[in-house]
Amino acid sequence: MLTERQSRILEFVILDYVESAVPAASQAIGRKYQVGVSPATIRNEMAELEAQGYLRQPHTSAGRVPTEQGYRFYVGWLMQEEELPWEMQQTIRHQFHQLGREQESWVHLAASVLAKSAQNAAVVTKPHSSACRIKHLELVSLHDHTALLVLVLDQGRLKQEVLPLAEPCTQDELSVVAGRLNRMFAGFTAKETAARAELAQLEWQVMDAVEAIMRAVDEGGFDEAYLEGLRHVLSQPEFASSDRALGLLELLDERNLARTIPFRALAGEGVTVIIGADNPRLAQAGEAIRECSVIISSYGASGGASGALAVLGPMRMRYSHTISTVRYLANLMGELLAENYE
Amino acid sequence: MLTERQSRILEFVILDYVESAVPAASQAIGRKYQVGVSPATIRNEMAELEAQGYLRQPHTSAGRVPTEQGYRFYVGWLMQEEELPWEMQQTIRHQFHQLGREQESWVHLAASVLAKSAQNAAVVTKPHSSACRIKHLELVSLHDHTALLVLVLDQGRLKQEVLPLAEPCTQDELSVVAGRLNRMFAGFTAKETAARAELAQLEWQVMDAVEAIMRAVDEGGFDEAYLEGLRHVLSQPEFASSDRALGLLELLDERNLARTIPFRALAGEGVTVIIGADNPRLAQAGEAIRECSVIISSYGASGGASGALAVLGPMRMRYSHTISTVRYLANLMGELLAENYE
DNA sequence: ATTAGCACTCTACCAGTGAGAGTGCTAATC
DNA sequence: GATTAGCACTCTCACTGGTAGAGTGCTAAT
Repeated sequence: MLTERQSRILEFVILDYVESAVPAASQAIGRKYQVGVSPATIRNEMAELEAQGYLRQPHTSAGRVPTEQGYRFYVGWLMQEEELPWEMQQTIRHQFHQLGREQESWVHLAASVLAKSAQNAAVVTKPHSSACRIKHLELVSLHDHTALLVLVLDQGRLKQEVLPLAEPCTQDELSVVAGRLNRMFAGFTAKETAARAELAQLEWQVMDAVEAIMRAVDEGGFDEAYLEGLRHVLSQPEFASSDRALGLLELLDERNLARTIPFRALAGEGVTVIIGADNPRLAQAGEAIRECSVIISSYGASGGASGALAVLGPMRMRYSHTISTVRYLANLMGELLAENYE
Repeated sequence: MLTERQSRILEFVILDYVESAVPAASQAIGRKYQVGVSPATIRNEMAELEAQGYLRQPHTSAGRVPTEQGYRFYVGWLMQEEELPWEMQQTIRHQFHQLGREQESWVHLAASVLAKSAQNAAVVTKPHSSACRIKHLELVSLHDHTALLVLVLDQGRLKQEVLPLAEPCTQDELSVVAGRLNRMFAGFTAKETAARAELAQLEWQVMDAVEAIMRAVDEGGFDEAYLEGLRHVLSQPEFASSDRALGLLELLDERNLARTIPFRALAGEGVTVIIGADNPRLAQAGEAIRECSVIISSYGASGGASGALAVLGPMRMRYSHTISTVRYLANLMGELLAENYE
């Protein structure tokens, strides 16, 4: 157990180290914060904190650096979450309202805002509902033997695919087919489209494509994630040596993104903080990455569409500020989603 | 002017340096390639090449490194372009055909293939036609006061926007409106939609949105570019020091991408090679970036939609291989575009 | 329980050194 | 006149001590 004073000193060490990236020395802590005791006493307490695993020394005659356990205790017990300043909130809200209403652009903006505010890498996924439904489909003639299938799903998602046609078709013929299919299948999920006894050959082909697209959407969901602000992370002193930087880069490359950030592990509401080797995926990866933390939250309705927001940075990050930014953005995205797509 | 032998030696130096990233020494060149003269003679020729500006020495007692001028001469006169190996071509083609027919996925795949083959960063833009035309539009009711506008443009591009409605509308009413607008405006460019004398209020509102979207597409085109393979560039020894790496990262961050790669400077057909400070944009930027080259090509029909492919890497790159990969992919993308979107 | 004082340790930085790589020059050779 | 062997010269790189400074741990005094 930690005494009151030990907790305070731990907090000071973390605050100091997060800011300066240099091991915190007893004297500096004493001068900078109002501890009310001499450096020698602080040293004794630090030695105790080290014995209990909250701090460690990079080498014998250096200051102290927080351990994973230290950060966890801080985030769990010491840190007080600040709310995002009012003007900041307004600025962000304003940016979203100025934007068009395409989901894609929201996701981009969210990533950009998050990266800038947290000064770290941000990852945002598109919203994703577990079993999507057909809202509307449309067939557009491109030329004689080719049609464009446009599929509108719930939550305003849009998919397209080019269909080669066995027989030449006019736009009018295609419109008739689309109308018929709309009446039959509106509101259906991928599974439900399987029942299609009395369909003509062309209609059958269209529904095959529709089903394939919907299945892909249902399964893929989280794979489409946007990353921004890598440069912030890589400019941290933790990644000054280029092999570490490369390790991180590889982990975050397009394909690996969704595997690195454990979107699926999200437990419902609220913000989850994953510190260092907590992350099962990170633990397996190169050592360089173990020094990272991830702040992650889902957004959107639990019933309807939902996505995820995450910030990835070195373990030495401004947890309080980052957490409140993630929380605010998650709420905002949820609101926007509800407003615009019911 | 360069003698025959000097040209050969220049080529050897470049080949050696591109491969090893270490300044080329006279003895090593003599041993590795069949020059047929002694190291001393090679040294003399190298001194001459240096005097003429094709080579330089990092320091007095080091081997030679090609200058920008050296690379340019090589690319322009010495290099013989190899064709991409047959199996490679087939592998790539196969990957494209296995894919769905969404443009977006093509662009991603092209970037991925390019990055991997060139072992450098690849940038690919979506196809873009200078004045897009309305192919079809559709209105989908989301709920009472909200409709989703789906706009199909030529070349199979798809745009969406949520419209708030002044009056509640049913899907049927919206379909009527959409049908009317389709008959009136199909095939129109953004400019041509301005003539809309006898439209109802709702129709007017829809066309306002349509026009805005089309203008955005017409202007924005090249801004949507995908980047992949950054890690390859950053793992080159040129970027071992992390400040250089950061400089590059900043230049390639989402927003700057289109400004860094001079897509617009493309002169019609063929592959353009921009070496070092040739690039007006790069020349302005941090010095680290001046050591980069860009291989770039447009793809697609000159009349219809076209996009661009680019590879960015250190000046020390395998020009021959990279150029042929870019050329092949540009042709392939053009073919695919023509096949699927007329 | 706290603190002043001091010896101790470790890093970061600097200068110096020697080996090795590669050149430029000179004089000899083809 | 072009080529080449030989050699002195230069510069980097890696390693070695040596020193200053920061910060600790311990002991003894308060």
